[in-house]
Amino acid sequence: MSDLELLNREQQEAVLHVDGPLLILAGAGSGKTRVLTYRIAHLIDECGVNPWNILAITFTNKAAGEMRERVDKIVGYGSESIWVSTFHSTCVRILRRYIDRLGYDTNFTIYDTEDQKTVMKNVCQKLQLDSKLYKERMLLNVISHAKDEYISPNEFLLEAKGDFRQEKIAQAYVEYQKELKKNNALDFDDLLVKTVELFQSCPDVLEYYQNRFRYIMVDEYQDTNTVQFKFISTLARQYRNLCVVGDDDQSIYKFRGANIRNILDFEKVFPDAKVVKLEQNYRSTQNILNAANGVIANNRGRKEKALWTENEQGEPILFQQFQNGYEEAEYVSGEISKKVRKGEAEYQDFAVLYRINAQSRLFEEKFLYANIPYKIVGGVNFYSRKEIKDILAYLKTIDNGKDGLAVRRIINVPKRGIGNVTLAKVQAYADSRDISFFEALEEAGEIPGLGKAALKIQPFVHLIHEMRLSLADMSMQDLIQAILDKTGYAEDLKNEDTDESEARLENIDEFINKAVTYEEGAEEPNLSGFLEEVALVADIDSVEDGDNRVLLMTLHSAKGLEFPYVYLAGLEDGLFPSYMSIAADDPTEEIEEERRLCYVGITRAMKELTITCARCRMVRGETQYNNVSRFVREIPSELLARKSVIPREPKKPEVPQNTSYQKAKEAFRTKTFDPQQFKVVKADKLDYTVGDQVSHVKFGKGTVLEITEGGRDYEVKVDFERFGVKKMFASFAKLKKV
DNA sequence: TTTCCTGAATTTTTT
DNA sequence: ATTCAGGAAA
Repeated sequence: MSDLELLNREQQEAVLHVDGPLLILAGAGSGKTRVLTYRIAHLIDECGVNPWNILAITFTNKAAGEMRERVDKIVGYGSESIWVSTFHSTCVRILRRYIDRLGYDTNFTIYDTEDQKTVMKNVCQKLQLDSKLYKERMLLNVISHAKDEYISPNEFLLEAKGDFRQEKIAQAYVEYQKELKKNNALDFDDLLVKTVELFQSCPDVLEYYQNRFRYIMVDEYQDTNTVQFKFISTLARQYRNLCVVGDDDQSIYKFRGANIRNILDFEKVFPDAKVVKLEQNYRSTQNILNAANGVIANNRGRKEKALWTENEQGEPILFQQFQNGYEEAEYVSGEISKKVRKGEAEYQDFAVLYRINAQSRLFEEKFLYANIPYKIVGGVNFYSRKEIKDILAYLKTIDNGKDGLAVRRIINVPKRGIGNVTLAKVQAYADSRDISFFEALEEAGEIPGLGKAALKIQPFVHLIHEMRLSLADMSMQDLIQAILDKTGYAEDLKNEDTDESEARLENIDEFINKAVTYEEGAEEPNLSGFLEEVALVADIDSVEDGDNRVLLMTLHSAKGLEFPYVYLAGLEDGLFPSYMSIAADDPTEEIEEERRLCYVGITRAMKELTITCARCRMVRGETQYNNVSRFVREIPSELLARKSVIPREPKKPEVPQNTSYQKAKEAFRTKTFDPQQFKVVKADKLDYTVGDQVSHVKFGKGTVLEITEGGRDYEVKVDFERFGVKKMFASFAKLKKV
């Protein structure tokens, strides 16, 4: 049962508005998720709305999962039939059912950025475009933008008439789409575009979904782009029960096509819209909030908003400048260790936020050194690693024969002696017959000029056929294992026997785990479903609560999260705001976007905010000298506690042993007393025992002296050849048996 | 056909 | 600094 007493007046107002368009302007930390969940509960429990008729769209799968969980708790029953998901998954679900109306197969594949680039490369070759003048990335960017704005290749072509360069780009767009269709593939943007196309060309489909989704809610509305707006406004046209929640000050995805006008002009598009402002912040201290307000006040053209809080004043914002990035990272790791050691906080209470992923490296190094458990969000996506992409390509080939890209990726992996020359002949044959690449391979014997290469192709084709046949009575795990065994992929990696190949094998194991998890969790597990899930995960989705680690991530990833202690690192002009924004054609606008990003960062903090920067920093192998970020100057100075730069005495090359030991012990103790421990699963088994030789990322080789079983994790004592005896948590240390 | 080497480009942020 | 692509040699 929902209890409206727990909400403030504005929140109640938003919850109680049931019919007609509703815009909720929700400042940072004003409880918008709470309002959304209560509103859903209210619709179901009080207004008799069928949960089946509710669609809630969030930005990430993680947010969707959390919302479902929270709704589950307060809704009497039926919450499982509410459709809660991201824009992209929603569209995929619709397209899997109806995309055949647009001439695609319903088992289409989804191309990631790398796949897109490969396709574009082929397109450029075909059109004989000079890759110096027309860079693939640039072309893809332009096309992506066109799609964000729902501009079709033909419209683009019309627009481009008369401009030679634009016409070339338009041709590339046309050709690119053709290529995708031939492969029965969609890129990320297509998911939205094709769904809207579907709605426009098939009134019966649209009507079905309009009737189904009578109540639509959209979170993070400030970050929607034009197609996304088209999608939801088309769906909502019938019943007009559209509720959007957002904060124009947190719009940070312009580069991805987000159209801030969607939120600013909502009342123009829906003149009868009710507008509710949530201005009370429940998250941060007075000081943090004032700092955020001070910064964002420098932006023009915002919606009028005054964020306030009843929370206490809190600590001043700590600001500190260091000589270089090293010292900055060392300071942060030191502070975190200190706080945890004192028992003031746990690791999971901290987040380190930065502008670009590359900044994570220094922190990682220092954290490893200080034995601080951490998790880096983002960076190289797990699913874009070579070995994972290879296996995925096999799976895609088995699942969707039309995806020529996947086939071409793996036809010679592992080596089968099939090279470019052969591939070109097969491709030419496929093109002339208008069949897919794989179909051409099946007829390899008929292809003129192939000679004995055809004999090399046959076993591969045979293998895929075999897999397809046994697909029905194999689990996902068996299937992947079969691929690894029958192709000799795993064998090759084992024989290679380097650190790198070992890491790859580990990644593959991890991948199998994910497949198993999928199979256990999904309602109707199948190969296409798995591939789809893999294609649509965001980095942030893998972050779980109750994992006691410091989180490191970009400011973009941090949107929607909160932490008691936040470190905002690298506040330097040129890094944040980025050099790109300062040097842009229209710096004002770009810097305003960076400022919003800064606002997002500051408002993540609940109790304490520390801002750091470095005088000089290595960028692309060159040392750069940067000034303190302009954003720091925008924080009212009375809120700032500036610390002077502490000159560092030359560091001993080694952390004193007992310190790190005590740290580990201390942390261990706090964990043991944590009642949450019972929820946490300990690493099931260690693959090394006492006496084994192991290696550690930072400390190198060593011998296991002792393994103690703790409540939450194993504690392992290792004698390292170069660093002496250290004690560490097994799940964190990631020791590898040598 | 593969491997090894050199030169060039790359880094903003992501579903 | 590191990765990646293209070209030459094996």
